[in-house]
Amino acid sequence: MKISTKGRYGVAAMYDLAMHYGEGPISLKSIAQRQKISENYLEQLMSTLRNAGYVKSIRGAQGGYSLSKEPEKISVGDIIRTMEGPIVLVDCLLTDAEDNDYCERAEICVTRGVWAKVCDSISSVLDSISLADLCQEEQLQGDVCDNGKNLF
Amino acid sequence: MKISTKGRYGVAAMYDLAMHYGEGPISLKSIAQRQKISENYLEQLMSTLRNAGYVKSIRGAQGGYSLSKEPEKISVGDIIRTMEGPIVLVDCLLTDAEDNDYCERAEICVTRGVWAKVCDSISSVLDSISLADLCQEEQLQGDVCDNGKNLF
DNA sequence: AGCATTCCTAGTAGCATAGTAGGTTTTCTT
DNA sequence: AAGAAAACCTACTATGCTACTAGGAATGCT
Repeated sequence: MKISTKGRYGVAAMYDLAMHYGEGPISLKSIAQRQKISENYLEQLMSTLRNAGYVKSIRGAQGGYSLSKEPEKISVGDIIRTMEGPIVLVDCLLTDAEDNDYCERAEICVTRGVWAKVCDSISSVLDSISLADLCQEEQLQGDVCDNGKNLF
Repeated sequence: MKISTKGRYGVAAMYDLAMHYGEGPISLKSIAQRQKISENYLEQLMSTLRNAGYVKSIRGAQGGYSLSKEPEKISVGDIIRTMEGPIVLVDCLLTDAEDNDYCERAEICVTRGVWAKVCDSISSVLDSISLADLCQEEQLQGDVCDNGKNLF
């Protein structure tokens, strides 16, 4: 149960863009350098985020990426779902709750309830944190690292 | 971000044992059949659970496995941690919080706080559900499957 | 003795992750 | 117009993990 680099790098890149919100296009190269991510790899991730509508890009010299909404309106959950797909710990949660195909064995239903609760919990945490929150956290901590203890 | 079959099968098998708690040793074969898990594979998982002290085994004919504690005293979190390792969504959370090696970049600290919050949330849900809770849920739902909606 | 059962070790196919590589197109600057 | 800087796109690949399979050894009930 790990978050992949897609998710982590996606959040890092979006956070980087949020920190430079309103400053015009930010080049992928500079994001990659600040966040220490492979440029080529990050390119693929940005493409995913662009297709999902969270960033817009400008081509050509002096081009780059910028958020397509305010940092307040993009949550970490939005980004994770875009990069890693739906937050479902087990595939059977993807099916409709009305679909009783999975109920041949009552046991599965029982454990299914556990995974559903965990997924809800994860989602609510991730959805409650916006890019703006992350930027504010950064300002609060100044140059002393608190490992995010101040987050809310 | 998925739970592996190790975790799922582990919980399913432990739930199975909990449903037969007090009935003497339960054979791996019968667990595998009820839970529809490969016998050989489940064997490896049971070995992990045995080493962790959650089940005890009796060898030879009429042997099998049984819980080594009451169902009330084993949580789903215990099982998941045994089968999948510590619940940390990113590796940097494994290091001591006092260890400031990871703080060269404040950005990492910021996102680190997010992952820490999510991990805490997952842990508290998983730790709050015992095998006994799962058994009770099973009884409540009878032969109608509610997909775990009654869970607490 | 015979059989059921746990225990142990070694393999393996398939898949996802985390990239690398290299070329094409667009657009700004000079 | 030339050149450079950037996004865009596609294909390839190494590595590691997952989810098994296979088969034999040890143990202990009947």
